[in-house]
Amino acid sequence: MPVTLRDVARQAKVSVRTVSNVVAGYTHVSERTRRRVQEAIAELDYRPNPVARTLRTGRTGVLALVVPEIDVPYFAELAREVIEAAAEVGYHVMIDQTGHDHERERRLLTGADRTMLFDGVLFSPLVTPEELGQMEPGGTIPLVLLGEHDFDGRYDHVAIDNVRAAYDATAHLAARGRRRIAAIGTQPAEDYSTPRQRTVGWERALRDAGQEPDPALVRTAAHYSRADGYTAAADLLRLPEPPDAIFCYSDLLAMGAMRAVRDAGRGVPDDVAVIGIDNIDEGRYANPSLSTVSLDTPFIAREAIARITARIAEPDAPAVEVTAPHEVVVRESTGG
Amino acid sequence: MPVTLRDVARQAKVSVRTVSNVVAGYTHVSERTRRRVQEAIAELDYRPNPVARTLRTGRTGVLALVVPEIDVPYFAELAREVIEAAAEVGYHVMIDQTGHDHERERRLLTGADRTMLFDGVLFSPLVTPEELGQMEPGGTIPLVLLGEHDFDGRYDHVAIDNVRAAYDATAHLAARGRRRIAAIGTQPAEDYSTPRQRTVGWERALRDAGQEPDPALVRTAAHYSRADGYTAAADLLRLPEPPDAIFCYSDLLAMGAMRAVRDAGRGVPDDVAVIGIDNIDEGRYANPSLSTVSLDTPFIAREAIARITARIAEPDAPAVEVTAPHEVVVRESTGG
DNA sequence: TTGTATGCGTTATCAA
DNA sequence: TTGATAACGCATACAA
Repeated sequence: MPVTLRDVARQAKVSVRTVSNVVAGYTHVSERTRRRVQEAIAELDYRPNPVARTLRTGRTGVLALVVPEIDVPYFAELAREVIEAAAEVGYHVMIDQTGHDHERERRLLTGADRTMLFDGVLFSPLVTPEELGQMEPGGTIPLVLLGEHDFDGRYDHVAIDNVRAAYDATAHLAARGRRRIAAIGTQPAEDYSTPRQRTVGWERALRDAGQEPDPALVRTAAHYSRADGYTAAADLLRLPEPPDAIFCYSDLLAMGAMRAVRDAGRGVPDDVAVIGIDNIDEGRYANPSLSTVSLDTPFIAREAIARITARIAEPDAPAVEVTAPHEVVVRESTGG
Repeated sequence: MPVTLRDVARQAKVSVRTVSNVVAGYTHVSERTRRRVQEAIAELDYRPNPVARTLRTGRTGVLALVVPEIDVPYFAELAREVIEAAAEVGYHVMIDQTGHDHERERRLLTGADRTMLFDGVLFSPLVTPEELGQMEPGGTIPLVLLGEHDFDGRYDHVAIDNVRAAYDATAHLAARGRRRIAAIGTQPAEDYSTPRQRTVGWERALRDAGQEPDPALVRTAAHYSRADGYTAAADLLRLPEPPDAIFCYSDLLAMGAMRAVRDAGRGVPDDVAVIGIDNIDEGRYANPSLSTVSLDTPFIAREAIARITARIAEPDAPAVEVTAPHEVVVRESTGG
């Protein structure tokens, strides 16, 4: 038996219209009326029904954050920041996991599932921008992309300079005198753009350092997990000429890789240097501590919320792209 | 201009009632009518508006998962499982972080913020059950508690046997011959029950092993973070008679503690054995790998969803308490 | 089996 | 400044 506007109106002997005005903080209400209404609200413990409000206004106050897996530390840390930043501007956040499922990603994006359930979507995609472009994101729900870069400018976009980040990580290894620098994190299928860009950065840095990228030193990783990093690194170490350094496309891969190096009876960084990307807290406390490229998650979260609120306010404004800063964080795993 | 039931009805030349029946999968619809309606739906790309449906039915299809911090690996892993289990029964999950803020915890629980926004709440509380009892959880929103144990039976409850888990961890250290077993994870204020219970388990295990719990070997940790574990362990190691083993109330604390041991120039497990609770993936790959108590997150998630759906279906059924199984996982940090 | 009409609780339009 | 009332889109009681 919820208390409604009507109940409050009856109690305060005014119309629902007036109560609504008071609740909304509307200015044109006489002081006396306002007080009477507020007393009635308090007395009845009235709480506005957000669902009814949404039906009427078309706004839910909820944003969706779509990530592959919430328990990947990078995404968890990002989610935390996003939820906090959203709360500051009055939004709640619903988290959806795509779980590496293209079809699910498509459904979430087109909103086939949940029309009108959220006011905007923050989308950290696995698929290529091209594929995304074919998806015809649902109707016109405000959308901000996170993490991808080489996009055609149709959507708002908080980007990471993946090529540059990978370049910097690899260059750091080369500067430390490493000569056989492996890469872990390409994808089995060539349809993800983040790993492709990171591979480009790796290649460029090597060439700029006068080294030729060796395809035998590249390993795929389907899920950017510790387990995949372990497997890939273990494989690399069985080579006749094993690498003396490994650039991992994520810190999680790097954690697995470091473990594999130890299990192979070699040392990090003496035998094999390791560096990742993401700067997750785990790496700071690892043994040895993990060198990495820090991606400024707070910036990404803040900017994502700024973009989506702007987009919601002005659906037809031109798309904006911002790039999050990054920096190499040197720790023990590269002899730091 | 969204497509509504009425539009579909007009297109299919039937009433809205019939369209609604078809959408709901209602059986008493003639095959011919159904086909006509379905064609109209496809043609117009009709999508039911969940908000309107909610206003009408009073159900949102959304559950809230309330945790202290989503980027604590244990909660992230739990969230992942909860989201998946919820999806299987048609629920979406909204995550709220209380961030160690009692007031915020209270507000979320009483639903002062968001009446009617979700059908149920899965609540992993920091506060004591007693305090929770005084909170008068909002109206009668279905509520399932996660992780607490010594409750008065008013709420559904997926419990962890904290005393037993702590006992088992400590007993394992004692069985390995450790004689000065420290504990990290008590709280500055005595108002959280999980740490209190774990302290009880630690004490009991020591006494059963013929050792006297030494208060000088107990350290508080405000946030169960790596940083707090580090600080506490570093402090313990400066004692004139430092511990030869540390039981941490969470794996995250343990990760910090292990780092502190190394930074103090000592070794894990030779000088100091370390064990945690949670069995987060991070511990498996750590160096040394972390012994821990595994809490069966999938069980907790599955059971939480089962409890909340049952509660939603039958609000007045007696409260149910189930206890999640746990087991000690022995790895390198306690001598393998 | 299907159509008509009402109401969920709110905001917004139009008058007064 | 405030009141009466029509939507928002759906589900369902009641009729047919």
